[in-house]
Formats: sequence, structure tokens, C-alpha cells
Amino acid sequence: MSTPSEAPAIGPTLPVTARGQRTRSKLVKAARSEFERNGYLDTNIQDIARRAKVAYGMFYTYFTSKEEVFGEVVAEVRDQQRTISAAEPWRGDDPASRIARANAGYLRAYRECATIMAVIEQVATFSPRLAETRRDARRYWVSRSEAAIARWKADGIVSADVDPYYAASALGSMVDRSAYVWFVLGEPFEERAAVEQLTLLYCGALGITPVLAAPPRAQTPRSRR
Amino acid sequence: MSTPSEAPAIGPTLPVTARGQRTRSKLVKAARSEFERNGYLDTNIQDIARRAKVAYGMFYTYFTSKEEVFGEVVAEVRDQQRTISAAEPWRGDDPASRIARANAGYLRAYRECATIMAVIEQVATFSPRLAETRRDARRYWVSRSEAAIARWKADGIVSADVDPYYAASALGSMVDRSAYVWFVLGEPFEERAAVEQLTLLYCGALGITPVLAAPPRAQTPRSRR
Amino acid sequence: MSTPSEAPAIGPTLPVTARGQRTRSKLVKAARSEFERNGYLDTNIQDIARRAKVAYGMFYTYFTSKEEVFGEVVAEVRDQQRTISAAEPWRGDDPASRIARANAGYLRAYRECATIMAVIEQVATFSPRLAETRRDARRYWVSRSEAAIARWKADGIVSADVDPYYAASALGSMVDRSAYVWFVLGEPFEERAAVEQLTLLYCGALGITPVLAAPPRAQTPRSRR
Amino acid sequence: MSTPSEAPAIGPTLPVTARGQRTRSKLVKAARSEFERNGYLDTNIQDIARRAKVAYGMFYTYFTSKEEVFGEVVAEVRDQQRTISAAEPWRGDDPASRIARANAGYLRAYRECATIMAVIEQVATFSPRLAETRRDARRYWVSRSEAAIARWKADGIVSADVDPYYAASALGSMVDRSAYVWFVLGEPFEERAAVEQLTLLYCGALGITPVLAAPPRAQTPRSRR
DNA sequence: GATGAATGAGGCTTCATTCAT
DNA sequence: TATGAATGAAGCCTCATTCAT
Repeated sequence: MSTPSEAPAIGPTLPVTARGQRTRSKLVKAARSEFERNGYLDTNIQDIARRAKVAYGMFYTYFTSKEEVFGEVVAEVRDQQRTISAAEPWRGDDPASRIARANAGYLRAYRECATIMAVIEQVATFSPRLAETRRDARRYWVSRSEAAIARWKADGIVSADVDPYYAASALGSMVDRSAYVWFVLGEPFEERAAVEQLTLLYCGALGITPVLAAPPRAQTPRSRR
Repeated sequence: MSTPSEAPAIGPTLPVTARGQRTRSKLVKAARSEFERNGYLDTNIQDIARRAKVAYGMFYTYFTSKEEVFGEVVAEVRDQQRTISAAEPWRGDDPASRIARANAGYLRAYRECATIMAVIEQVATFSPRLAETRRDARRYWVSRSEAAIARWKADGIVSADVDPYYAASALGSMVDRSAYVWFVLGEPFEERAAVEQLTLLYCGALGITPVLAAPPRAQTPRSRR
Repeated sequence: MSTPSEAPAIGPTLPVTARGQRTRSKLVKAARSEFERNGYLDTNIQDIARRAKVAYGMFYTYFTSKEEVFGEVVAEVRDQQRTISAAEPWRGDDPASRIARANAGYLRAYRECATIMAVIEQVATFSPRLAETRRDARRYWVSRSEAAIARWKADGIVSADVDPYYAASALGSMVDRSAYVWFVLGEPFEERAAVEQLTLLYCGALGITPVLAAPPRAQTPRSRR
Repeated sequence: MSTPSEAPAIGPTLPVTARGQRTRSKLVKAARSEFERNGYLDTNIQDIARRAKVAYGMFYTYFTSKEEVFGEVVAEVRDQQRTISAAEPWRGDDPASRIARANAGYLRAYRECATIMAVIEQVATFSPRLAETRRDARRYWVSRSEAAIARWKADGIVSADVDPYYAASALGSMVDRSAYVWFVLGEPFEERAAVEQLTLLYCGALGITPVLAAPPRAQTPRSRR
């Protein structure tokens, strides 16, 4: 392994011609497919070029390294997920509704990108650069949750004992890790029930009394074990 | 040569003499150190042998591959953690006390092995074998928690809406991932407060009214960001 | 990494450009030279690349292993030998003439490739694949001889006691092994006399009365110890 | 590979004690078994020691190298074969009977040691030392045959055209190689018929009229092809 | 831009042989 | 003698990256 830390954030040259742009984007697509199929470590440049049906050397015309193209893929994934979770329908303004919507959106977005998420998780364990990126993303939504919780707490909706920072961090970990455990590790679950239970737990943890209409009882998936 | 045939392929054996045992354990220790220092991928056999101050080939006298020593290290870590969390003092028989004790033990054990835990997490992302091991371990404690929650639910201590399986899984993820985020990723936190808040969230999520004596208010760590 | 999965594993391909073709054939030539100089076992990839004046890794661009280039060399040798023995002038249609021509051609072809033949013999002792190839070649010419002998036998030219299969096999062995003993092991002989005597023995064994004009007496080589 | 040429012909020290002798001979026996099972190249010292149930280092107490122990095995094989072929019953004093007896004995001896003979053939292709040994043995029996043929020729029993040296060499090759082809390569044959046909061919080649009683017709083995 | 050949360092593994006990 | 641990050179193969055309 090696994680050069000084490479520019964007490839050698951005393509000028339309043909160049097409080639570059074929490479990104191919890279994503290969990463999804074989993981980061077992994917080599040859594989990517081959799948993109592009000459080997072409890769280095647009990217300086495997890590760089991976960065591109990650950015793409992030956009995709943002779009997906943004598409989650609004459910109401009360905390429970917001939490439910966030959880549903998160799981849905995760599901759509589960395969590549596994790889991102993998790379984050050895690439300082990607780890940093992920940490930044994490901090962003933790601080948003923290702010919301703090607000709710000030409003008396959230239990006074709750520390907004720890709560945001820990409950964020709960949702994020559950998605990984279910979608990536393949532990048994049923998505609708999962969202509902996560929301129930999340609200309960904060001391929020859900305004939800009586939800259907969760069905423990039978296939597990 | 060309056809190894269906060779017996007798791999490395456990050392017979005291000297051999010393050497082998020097290798395991060295391997752990190197893994902790450089991660799994950036550690090579040469490094391990060098640090153990034995000849290169010695490694293969006792292990067949890097993955194999790593397995040994993991087993060692597991034992170490079990010992640590078992040493956590008893706090009471009620659910909240048990939960608090489990969380405290878990975090403490994690803290002691944080560096190698990062590496284990890394390897689990690409080694099916280790991933399997981890999944087994996870299932074990999830099912234990599930059983406890189910019992409490039957006793009316836990909210009727809670599904024991999802709760065990998600709350387990919360604690486990929080430990990773704090100890490995280095996000700011203070252990005592963390235990307390995790417990609070865990209990709240289940709808348990803590029997805890009035706890000191959690201090949001200032150093965070 | 640990699981190459059921990878497509696209091996080396034939070079597309003229330059690549040149390099590839430099490698084959170099391989043959090295095999001839040091034998199969004592030739390593480094040697081949060095002699071809290309980078080490280049070898693996065109071949997967030493065994593979060797196969190429063997094919080349086979072609060369076929060409040589086909060039042997016609001597007549009678059995003795045909036998004489075949023997002369065989020895001549063997002589031209004696050094590499020694290596082929070597590899055939431990490479099942090459052994198979050789066995096939052997079966081919044994069955051709067998057919001829059977024909001659039917025509009353060959003794009735002779079994065509055994005769073809054993006399083939005689010629083949003699070539090895003389050209490879360096036992003393003189080629013209050798051809003549082999033919005499071959014909006599079959009970064929040679139509040959009175041949000059064979000269036992004096240099033999 | 490496074939040190200056090693002493006999191991470091010949064992003095009875126990030492037993150990040494266990090693030779084990070596032979391993060589037979895996060939020379794929047999390592560890295998030999393990099979002999003797400590690894013990090997070097009695032998300086793998090649040396192999030499020992070869000597043993040679003795065994000599014994076997000497046991072949006498058939008469005439050339045909002597030839028949020699061929029968040769094939029988070869059959008994076929597996190790394959290995000896293998090693002879890369070990100058063993090649030398074999060449000596070959020269010995070629010159014996040559002498016999010369005698028969002087007696007018063998055709005047035959050159005793070439005849001895070529017919020796025929028998020797046939044994290899049949016993080692596994080409189809039936031993009794093979001996008979070899003898027929051998005698015919020399122009000897066999005195043999009318032999049963050879049966071409049906399993071939 | 495009192509694919060329480079060579780096890591893994084996195993004959030597040595300490 | 016996034991088995220790040594380290040697070879194999991969692949990220650079270059010539």
C-alpha cells in the first residue's frame, strides 16, 4: 500500500474536448464497477482501463493514481446519496417526523449504494485522505443533529439529561453502523421495520414522545439465525 | 515444480522446545507491534521478522502467512478484551446497572486495544475469514442482548413497542461504533461522560427508567472540533 | 488480496504492435538460448529477460511462466525439425529406402537441435504437460510406422513373426534413443555410418532384404575410448 | 538447482554404532520412498527426515546433500536390478537364447524398479554426476554386447554387414528405451509378448536365425489406442 | 489525445544447509 | 548421536507508473 498525500485533488488535466470528457467519464464508471466487484485492493488500473475499453495509458492521462479516481467515485456516490435522501418525502415538522424521515432517507440511500459503501468503508481504514473526508462528512451531520437536539432540548422536548453532542454522535453511529451491518454484512432485516425501530430507539433515547400515529408492530425477521 | 500433487502439505507446527516457543511468541508480539504501527497492509513479513530479531525465513517456520499471524493476534486481543471487560465492577442487578456496566466494560476494553482494533476493523473489510469471525462474535453478543431485552420486555420494564432483535442490533452498533469513532478516529470525548451518555441513550431507547443515582451532568468536551 | 474470487484472470495477450512482437520474439529467442546454455531448471526469468535486454517484468507481459515460454520454444523446435527432416532427399519407394530416408532425416533434424533436445528430454521427466505432448508426438509416428509395417507385412515383405505395433514402438525407440545417446550424451559415432547401421538393423529386424546397393563398410569410430 | 561436483562420494561419516547404522538406513529407505512418490525435485530433506521419523538435522549427520543420498538410492537400485536380472533362468548357449534371456531379465528388473527408474532418468538429465554414472554403466553393457556380437560375427552367426559397436549401442538403446516407454510412460504392452518381440527384432537385426522353438504369436495389446 | 509497451521495485515463499542445545 | 531451531539467498510474480510511438 501507499497513500501519497501530496497528489492534487484533481487529475493531471481536465479534458478539454468532448471526446476527452467521454473517455474520462467512462473511466470513472468503469472504476466504480471494478471497485464494486473486487474491492479497492484487488482492483488494478489494467482492470479499469479494460472495462472502460480504453487504452491502458489513458488512465494516467486523466488521473494520477488509483486513489484519485477512487476519490472521484466517492464524490459521485456522495452526490447520489444526497439526491436520494433529499427525495425522501416530508413527514411533518415535529422531531419524531424529522428523525423518521432522516432515518428512512439514510437507509434508502445506503441501500442504493451498499456495494460501493463497503469499499469506501474499506478504503477509509487505510487511506488517511479518505478517512479525513469521511470524518468531515461525519462531523457535518453530527453537528447538524447536535444543533437540532440542542434546540429540542431548549424547547423541553428532549430530556434534560441528554448531552446533545454525545447523543448526536452516538445515535448517528447507531444509524450509520446499522446500515452497514444490514446492507453490507448482510445481517437479516426488513427495511421498513428497521426504519421504524431505529426511529423508535432514536426518539426514546432522546426522551421524545413520538407524535407518530400508532405504528404497526415491527416484525422480527424470521430468516435470521 | 509443476505438480505438487495432492501433497500432504504439512504446514508449520507448534514449536517443541522452549526456545522455539520463545521465538514464536516473539514473532506474535512483533507482528502485533508492526500491525499497530503500520496497519495490516503496510506491514510485511520482513518488518515482523526484523522487529522480532529473527531471520526472515523463521516466520514461515511458525506461520504460513501474514493472515495467519494476524489471526493469532486477533485471538490474543479478544482474550485481553474479555479479561478487561470481565473485570468491570458489578453495579447492580437492575437493567440500567447492567447496561451501564456493559458499556463501561466495553469502552474500557476497547480503549486498551484501540490501536489494534483499528487494524482489525481494517482487515475485516477485505478478509472474508476475519469478517466471518467478527460476524460470529457480533451475533453472539447481539443474541445475548436480544435475550435480555426480551426478558425485560416480558417483565414490562422495556417498552412494548421495542423489537428486541432490532434493538439489540442497533444499540449494539451504537456502542461499538461509538467506541471506534472515539478511540480510533479520535473524535473528542471524555470516557466517563461517554459511558454515562451511552447508558442514558441505551436505557431511554428501551424505555427503561434508570435507577441510577443522580448522575453528574455530562460535560461536552471542549476540545472537539 | 485474500480472495481473488472467480476472477476472469485475463492472462498475457499477444502483442499488438510491431514493437511488441519484436520484444516477444526476443524473449523467446533469449529463452531458447538460456535453456540451451543452462538447462531448464537453472534458467530463471531474470536470465531470460537480461539476455533479451528487456525489463524483468516484460516477461510477464507475454508469458505467464517459464513453462509457457518453454512450450513456445518446443513448438518452434518441432517446426524446425519437421522442416529439416522433410528436406531429406527421396531415395526410392522400397521399404529399405524409405527407412533409410526416415533415419537420415531424423538424425539430421536431431543434430540441428541437439542441445535443446536435451532440455526437452529433461523437462519431459517432470512436466506432465510436456510429457503428454511428447507422448502424443511419439504415438503419432509410432502409429505411422506401425501402419507401414503392417502393410509391408501383408505384402510379404516383412517377416510374418513381426508384430507391427511392437516393432514400430521398439524400432522407433531405437532410433530416437540412439540420437539422444550420440548427440546429447556425446557417445562416439559418425553420422553417415550411424544412419547406415540403424537402417541395416531396422531392416534386418523386420526381415526386409535391403535393396540397397552394396554399402561401404561402416567404420567403427576410433575416438570412442 | 545446483550440482556441486566436489562432494565426497560417501557421507560425512559412516555411522559407527548399530543405532547409527539403523538411522542411516532408515533415511535411505525414506529417501527412496519420497523420491518415488514425488520425484527428485519435489522431494525435500524435510520430507525425507519426516518419513524416516528422524530429526531434521540428522540427515546432515549422514549425508552432505540430497544428491548424495540419491546416489545411495541409485546404488541400491542397481544392486537390486543386478540381482533380479541375474535370477533370470538360463535358456541356452546360442545367441538367440542369450539375447532372449538378457531381454527378459532387463525388462523384469526394470519393471520392479520402474518408479525409481523414472526418477533416475529425471536426475540424469541435470546432474552431471549421475549422468556420468549412467554413461559408465551404459558403456559397460554396450561393450559387453559389442564383444559378444563381434564374437558371433567372427563365428559367422551375425551378418557381416553389422558393425558390432553400432549394433550393440543401437539395440541396447532399443531395449532400454522400450522399457522406459512401456513401464514409465505407460504405453500399452504385455510383457511376455514384448520380450519375445524385442528378441525377435534384436536377432533379426543381427541376422541371427533364432533357434527358438516356435514361439506363440505375439498378441498386439488391445488396450492401446 | 490515444495506445500499449516498458520499467523495476517490492513482497511472498521455499528450502538447502548450518548451529545451538 | 539426536534434535529441531535458525539462517538467508534465490526465485517467482504483481502492478503502479512512465514512455515511446
